[in-house]
Amino acid sequence: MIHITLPDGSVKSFDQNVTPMDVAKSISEGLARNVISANFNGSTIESTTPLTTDGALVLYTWNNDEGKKAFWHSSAHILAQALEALFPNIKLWVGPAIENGFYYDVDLGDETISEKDFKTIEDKMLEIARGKHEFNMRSISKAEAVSYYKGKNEYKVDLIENLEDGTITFCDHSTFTDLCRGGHIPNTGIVKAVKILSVAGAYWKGNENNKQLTRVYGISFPKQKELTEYLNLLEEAKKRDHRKLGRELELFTFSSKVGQGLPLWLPKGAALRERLEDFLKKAQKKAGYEMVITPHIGQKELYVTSGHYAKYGEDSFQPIHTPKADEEFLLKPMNCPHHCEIYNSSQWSYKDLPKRFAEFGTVYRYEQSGELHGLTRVRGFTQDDAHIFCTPDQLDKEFKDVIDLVLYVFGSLGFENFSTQVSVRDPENSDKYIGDVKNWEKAEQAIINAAEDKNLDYTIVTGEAAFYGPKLDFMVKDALGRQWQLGTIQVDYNLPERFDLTYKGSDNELHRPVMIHRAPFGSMERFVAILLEHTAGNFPLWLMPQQAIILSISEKYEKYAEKVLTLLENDEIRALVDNRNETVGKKIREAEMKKFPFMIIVGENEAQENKITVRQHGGEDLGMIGVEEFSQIVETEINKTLKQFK
RNA sequence: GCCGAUGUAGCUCAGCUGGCUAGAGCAGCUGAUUUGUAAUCAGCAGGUCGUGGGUUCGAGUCCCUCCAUCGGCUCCA
Repeated sequence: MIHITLPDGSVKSFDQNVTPMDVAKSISEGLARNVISANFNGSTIESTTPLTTDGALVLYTWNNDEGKKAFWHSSAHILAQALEALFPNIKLWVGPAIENGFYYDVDLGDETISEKDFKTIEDKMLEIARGKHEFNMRSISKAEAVSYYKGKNEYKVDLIENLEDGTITFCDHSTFTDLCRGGHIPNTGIVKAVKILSVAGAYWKGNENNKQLTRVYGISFPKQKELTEYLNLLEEAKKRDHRKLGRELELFTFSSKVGQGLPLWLPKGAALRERLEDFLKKAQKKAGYEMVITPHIGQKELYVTSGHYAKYGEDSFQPIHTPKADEEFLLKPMNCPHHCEIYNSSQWSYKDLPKRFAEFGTVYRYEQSGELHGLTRVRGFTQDDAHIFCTPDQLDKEFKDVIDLVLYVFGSLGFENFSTQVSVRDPENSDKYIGDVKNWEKAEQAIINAAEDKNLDYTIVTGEAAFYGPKLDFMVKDALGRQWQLGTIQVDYNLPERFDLTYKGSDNELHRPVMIHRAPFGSMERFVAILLEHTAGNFPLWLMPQQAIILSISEKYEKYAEKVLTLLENDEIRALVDNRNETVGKKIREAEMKKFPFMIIVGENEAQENKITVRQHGGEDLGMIGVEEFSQIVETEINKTLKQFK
């Protein structure tokens, strides 16, 4: 007899070699039908793996992330089998589950897969699935595993050679065998719907010097209906694409004549951006920042000093030449070196610190053409940058204050679903970073302490640090679930060293300040893009370029409409009049599509009673009310999201 | 930069296996209509089919180059 502890704390006794599936059956038949895989004492196992000792068992179904993972990972096996059948010379690499679906990386030799082949692949996968083939794991020695793939698949051989003998398992289903760690569905039959989503190139082991393999992306579901729903969701997400909304709402555009990745802000977009800047400037003023302004170029020497040139020079920095042969300038890719020189323009005592220099600084970076993406990844953008120069003692408090500022910014814009990540260096890749190890350790610890203190739910990501220091990033997802870094706070001991920044301590000796780089928005471009996708263009009322539109029933009421407009303007409500010779229905339709938060209808009734009729975006009717009452409603609505900082 | 795909009017899209002056809806303009909560009616105008080259009697359609865009990879100060 063995004792199995279930997640609810109950303990059940079973004969030895009971399987998770048997345990599920002992609970209910319904559960047994839905069990996908399981976890025993912390490691993922199959639903058919016999249990030999006492332990804690968790059963996974489609409703758990782990269950989905097993489902999609198993689907990747089916995909691989289908691909093998369709492309006999194929070599498989790996096929994991991802957040939405799965992929398999394969080497197709001379052949290619394109969208035309998707249907054939899907049909083949479904044919395999219908065979209800069981997944069976078996242990295999390293030597046997190598000899299985030797001469046929150098990728798998490489993978096996890095594994420890005794831990290697193969997974079989139907006629297909794959090297695999486990975590599968009981049989292929529960996969009822599959969709191949895309093909892409992916470098072997993620290294661009390696051969590029073909990555086939797909998704699968236990029910056809769920696939349909997922595809609808993707369609809906496309409607929130900031590139589409940006055009529709006339916020920004691109021109191939100006160049790739160089956004042009239209009047409405510029107004929106200005509002965001004013909002942050106000909060920063309260937080003790001072605005500075620096030029868009700097001498090459500046970036040699900062270390940026050595790190990125050849690839991304194209020098600007002047009539003087030996003179070279660079477009600034960041503001920090300029701000260091501002710090250096005077002498500081510990009593003067911290100094907080802020600038909406426009920078230019030559991103690879394939990396550009709407407003989220561009070649010219404006950072809401600031650099804080402080004593080592002040670092902790300054860092936490910046976290407060970022949280204030996110709160005012309705970002609730963000995650935070502490990006630290990868100790095994130390040539990627500058500065000494002790300072890195200090800086990393300072960030983790601050994140802990502020109760941030953070994850630590190795190897994601900036080359000059670790950072705390605020990540937000776009409409399609892709993660983007918005706010960032970085600790830097290196630039103060390189620019020989000093302050006079209470001991009358010179000391080195610590520097914090920070940008709550990250960049105006990316922030507006993600904000668009989150709100679908329905920004918080305080941010809306136009808060209300006055729709006259007919041109006869133009005078009254103008009068209402004046009253609203007196109450600092941004509004405009639509007095065209069109039907009210049409005016409302257009105002809805342009996302006006309030539509104010004025006609004979309103003019007589000196009131307005208000319709909210989405259709809610607020009835006929006075202008003062409307102003109150607007103010209340604004105060819901826009609070004072501190 | 690499892999795959796309590019027809301001926008969304038709245009089958190459065959007369390239179509539609919306937007725009003109006129009529003076309108009460998501499209009033009629008319007009608008395109060297992303660019350059090639194949052909003939190219929006087939092939190649380049450009831009989209989905990934790599990168991301």
